[in-house]
Amino acid sequence: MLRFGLCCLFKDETVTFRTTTVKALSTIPRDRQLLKLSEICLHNSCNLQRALETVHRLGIGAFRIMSPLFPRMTHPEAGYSLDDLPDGETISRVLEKSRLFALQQQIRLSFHPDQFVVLSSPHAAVVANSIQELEYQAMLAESVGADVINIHAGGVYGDKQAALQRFGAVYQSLSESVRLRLTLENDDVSYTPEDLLPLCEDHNIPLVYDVHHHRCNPDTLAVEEATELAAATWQTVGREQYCHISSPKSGWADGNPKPHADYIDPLDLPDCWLERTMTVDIEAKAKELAVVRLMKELRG
DNA sequence: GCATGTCAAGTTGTG
DNA sequence: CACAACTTGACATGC
Repeated sequence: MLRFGLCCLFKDETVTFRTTTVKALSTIPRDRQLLKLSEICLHNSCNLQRALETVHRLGIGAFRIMSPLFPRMTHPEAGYSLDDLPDGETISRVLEKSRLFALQQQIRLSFHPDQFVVLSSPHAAVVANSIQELEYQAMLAESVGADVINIHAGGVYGDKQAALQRFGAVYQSLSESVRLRLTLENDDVSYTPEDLLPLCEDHNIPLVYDVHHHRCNPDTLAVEEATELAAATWQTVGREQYCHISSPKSGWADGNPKPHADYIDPLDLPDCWLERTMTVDIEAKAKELAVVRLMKELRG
């Protein structure tokens, strides 16, 4: 069975997530900062719970949680821990409620740290910040029961193999909480499935296969082959395969196919996926409307 | 009220 | 060399 996933946000539903900036925080004293952050984190925790209830109602089987659920938590100046927040205990209870709900309703949860998390960087400070961010997301993942923290391999710096080597070395140094969840995804600029598979196999890192990125940044593998080889990296660790799909905003014919369309063209969904058991995140601008429409089209 | 510029972080590719 | 694209809104500011 295919299980479809929604990424982070809703279009028509009333679920919202708040944030704040370091700049805004820097104008108020620490106690008011923590009060403000507490309100935002509580709001976001409650809306995570509402998000899970909503995807369950819509028949959606997976949800990607936005990285800044607790905004600026790892920032060197503005950073904080839940213990620092007036509503810290309430927030923890809400997260636990969400964990149980997701478990009960079998909603698979994931995280996707953004482009600033780069384990292959030659700059020690960049790697250190990336690790800190991964530790933060692993802490969150643990409290809500998310099994995937998915990242890209990062930059090339003129030598792909050297960069992948650095990635491997840093990977070995990560905490178990991060390593149990970390996955690698092929991107649309630098690293193809073929580039990543050896690294994945060496370290037992599951490969999240993004077929849209593969079509924008191809290698010698056909979609069917890449799907199979990626599936094997999940079988090794005894977990359900994870894939991503999107459709190009302005078609495949001309211009740049990378920007995402509002909805998924069912023709872009590989035929060889249909009979498989896996999670497929829908990366489409119309958010839950796109997931619901695709599921309806496949049934009809 | 509403419009608009801004927001922690990295890397690549384009103009 | 500067800047947009990744992905994307929500916030803060200013009219």
